[in-house]
Amino acid sequence: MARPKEYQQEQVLDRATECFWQRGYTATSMKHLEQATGLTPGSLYNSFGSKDGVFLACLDHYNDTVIGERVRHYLKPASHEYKNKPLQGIEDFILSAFEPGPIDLCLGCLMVNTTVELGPHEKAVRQRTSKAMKSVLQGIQHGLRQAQEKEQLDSAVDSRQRAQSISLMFNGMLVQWRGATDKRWLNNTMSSIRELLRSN
Amino acid sequence: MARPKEYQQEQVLDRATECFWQRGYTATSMKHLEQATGLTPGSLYNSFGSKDGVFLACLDHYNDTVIGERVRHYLKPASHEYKNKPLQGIEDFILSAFEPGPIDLCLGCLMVNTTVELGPHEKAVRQRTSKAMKSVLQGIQHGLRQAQEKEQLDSAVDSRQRAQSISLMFNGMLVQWRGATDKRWLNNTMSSIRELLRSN
DNA sequence: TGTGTTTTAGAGTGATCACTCTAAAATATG
DNA sequence: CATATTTTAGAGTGATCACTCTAAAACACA
Repeated sequence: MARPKEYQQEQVLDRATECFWQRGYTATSMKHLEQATGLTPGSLYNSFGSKDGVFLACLDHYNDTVIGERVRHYLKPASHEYKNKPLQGIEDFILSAFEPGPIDLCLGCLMVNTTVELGPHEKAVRQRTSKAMKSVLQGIQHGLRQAQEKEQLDSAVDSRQRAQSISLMFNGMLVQWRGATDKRWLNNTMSSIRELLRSN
Repeated sequence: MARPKEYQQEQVLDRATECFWQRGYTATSMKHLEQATGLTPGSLYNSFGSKDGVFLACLDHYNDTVIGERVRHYLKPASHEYKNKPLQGIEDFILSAFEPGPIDLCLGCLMVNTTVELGPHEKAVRQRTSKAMKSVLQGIQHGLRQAQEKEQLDSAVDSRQRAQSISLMFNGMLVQWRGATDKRWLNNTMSSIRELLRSN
């Protein structure tokens, strides 16, 4: 029928996402994306329509892979490793966001970064960022409820409220991390999280 | 001697700061700054040297006015209103960041926004953002210690650690606020802060 | 009023922005 | 092989980017 594509959508999205993750939406140019993905302008526009199109696809990709996988692995029941210690799951979920990535750079969270950079202006963006926030919040709440079922957490604790506190603190950590040069504070702040996980 | 300036540095900084606060560094163009301040390119470059120069001046201005004033008023001892209820001071300090400003827009905090947008790359920027974070953190810790002196807070509480938890949560709130369309969550999250302020 | 000094106005600079277009290249079909 | 269909390569588009420059304007002094 036709000439086949020379690239794999998955890889392209990975690389483009990394671009936006590092530099943010505005500071990322189409030239950056071309160089990172190895695609020519024609191919990029053929696939995604516009810079915004690439960006939205990256947000979805990030939601599906980075966030989705971490939520499933650390917070949701299918994960065997954490099935019997949901509180440890929450702790490791948070820690996993600060593990050194492929690049030696403080990337933080693409969704947090995007929320701050673009604010509430564009609806399509906001939908995706709030979807991400929601899935994290619900994942944490799910973990807390599991802990209550297993009597590892006082059942008097309002799991919804507590999840929000943890999630808020997590976002605060991601902000600090993004600007951090000294990484020693991580242990310090993690003990604050642990307090929230155990106390009533 | 010479022709006097037709503008006041203070006003110019106010307007320019508002620009960066709304749109962030990258998305703010010199044209935006010209229109907001009413200055011509020549005057802007004469005063600040470059876009970066304007930005750094705005960060300093923001530190001196917005943050400095709030810290002094709500958290530091000179403030009479809160002298005898430091915990209320902390609470109101946080609330004050979410009061509707001159524009009906979720601005969040310029320092948080900048930290997220620019990361740790530029030293001059990082110096200013971390100075701001530090002054807030120390202000909160100061409030907590005052509360302990007045026996309004259990003296067993590690004020440094607790201040960091609160500050972290505050930053998380600023992120959420920046992307929020629905403002109802504010009361909810404030009760999480209150928990952190009273509990041991 | 004349002179020296600084600020203003605003056109103009090359570079880069997101994006488009055309033609060659590459394959699945007949 | 011929044709239809799609993707590629990469030059080119006007708009906007940060920034510069020149000359007129506006004052403080003599």
